[in-house]
Amino acid sequence: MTASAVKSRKEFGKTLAVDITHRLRQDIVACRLKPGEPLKFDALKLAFGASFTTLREALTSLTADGLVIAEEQRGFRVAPVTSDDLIDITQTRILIEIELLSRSITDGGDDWEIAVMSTLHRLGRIEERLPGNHVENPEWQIAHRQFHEALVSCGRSPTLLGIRASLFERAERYRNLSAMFRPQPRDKVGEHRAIMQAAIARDTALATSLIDRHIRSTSDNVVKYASHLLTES
Amino acid sequence: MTASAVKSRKEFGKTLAVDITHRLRQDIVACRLKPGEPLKFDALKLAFGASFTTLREALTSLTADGLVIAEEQRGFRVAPVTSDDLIDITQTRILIEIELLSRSITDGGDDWEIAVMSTLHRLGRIEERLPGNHVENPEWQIAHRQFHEALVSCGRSPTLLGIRASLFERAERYRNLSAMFRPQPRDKVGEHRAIMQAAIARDTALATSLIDRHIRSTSDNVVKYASHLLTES
DNA sequence: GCAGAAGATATTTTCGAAAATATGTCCTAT
DNA sequence: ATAGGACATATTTTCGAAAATATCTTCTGC
Repeated sequence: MTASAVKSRKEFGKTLAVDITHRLRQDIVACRLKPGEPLKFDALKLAFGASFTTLREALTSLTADGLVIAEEQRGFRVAPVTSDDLIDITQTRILIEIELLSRSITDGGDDWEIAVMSTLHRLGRIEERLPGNHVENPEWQIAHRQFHEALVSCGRSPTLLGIRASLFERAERYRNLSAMFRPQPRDKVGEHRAIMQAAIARDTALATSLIDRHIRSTSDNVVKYASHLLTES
Repeated sequence: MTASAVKSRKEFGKTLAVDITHRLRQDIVACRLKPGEPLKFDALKLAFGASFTTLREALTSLTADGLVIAEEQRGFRVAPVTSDDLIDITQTRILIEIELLSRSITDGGDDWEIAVMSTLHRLGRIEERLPGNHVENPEWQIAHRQFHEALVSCGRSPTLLGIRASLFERAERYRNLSAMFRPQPRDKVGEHRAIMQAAIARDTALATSLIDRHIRSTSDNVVKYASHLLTES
């Protein structure tokens, strides 16, 4: 149990339970809490400084996100990472991301174009500043997430956007897993710019095909460099 | 607060919290707990015979399903029903249901065909037995859900199937809302049979187009007969 | 009469202890 | 030696009280 130490209380939400949910989520996505690891209450209490009940509520939330598995009467554990799960997430993401990107290309106005361009610009600046493997850097991760969020932000459906966000997080955990073992980062800069250009040019067919390849190749990379960490199949 | 009374403990799950989650879910979907209604702990304690903590865990679960809204520091309430939400759910369902049905038509074998036919047959028998408005009948609802589940059961993606199930429930709440005011049930029998036949005939284009219309017309029916209950817009 | 503070009440949120359940250990009978 | 049972330990799950926060009521000063 090498969770994030007890930090300043209530960083994220108004209630402690929401706060701890976020911190636990980050620890799981960053793989500080390892896939499959049992989440015992005694240890969590020590690490997060909260009571059984509050921790239970946080774990229940994360179960809904697919990051934690609850086994009734036998406690909780971090969701394992498997090939099947990675394939499932990847295919589902492609379906939903394409739908939302198409809608955004149709409906997005000036503000959308500006958001897409500026988030990509920020991402580029961060990549210049950080040499080598920036994928593990939290600043890069936030900027990366914000770029992809901007792309689909005019998808209009709160439900679909919520699902997308949840899947993005689950995928990010796999990315973090492979980042530990990847020798050199591939040219994501170019990929991102191409997607941006196709989107701004309102070329739906090209943009969606690029997003498809982008998501797929990210997943392939995980299989390539972290397959030894995936249990089952 | 006219929730289901204190029933036999642990009907659904091993733990009390899971059990209460299911019972609360049913009460919300059936509109025994009204949209927008505040869910106060004192009242819930009385109705379900559980403690603060256990109820809190149940409500947290349902928040993830979109059936309950949590307002930090100000408690929980049943998710309101709105036009925008209905449209959102409907469009998202169409996207996902079409994808899963297509996959099932491609991948489904003998077992799938048998499941589709037999669940439809059961649904028909129930409709014969129950004259008039059977939509509110729990037996019909279960059979109806099982038919639609059978149709998409070979979609292969646990994630997508989980999302689908959650959306189906949210939609069912709207159906129950309009059922209270609908004079006569429309010919769902014929619609369901047509979908079944197209699916078994492996006619993906026809089957998906029928499902699209089926979901859309269900939603239109809600707007037609229950629009006065939808807040906003 | 009314805005705003101050106090009283209602409600949610959090805690640690107690109950329920699972897991591990040791002993016995075959 | 080993399967099975009984006891002991570890862990989860549930509870009701206490703390924290919000909401309502009353009072004061203008």
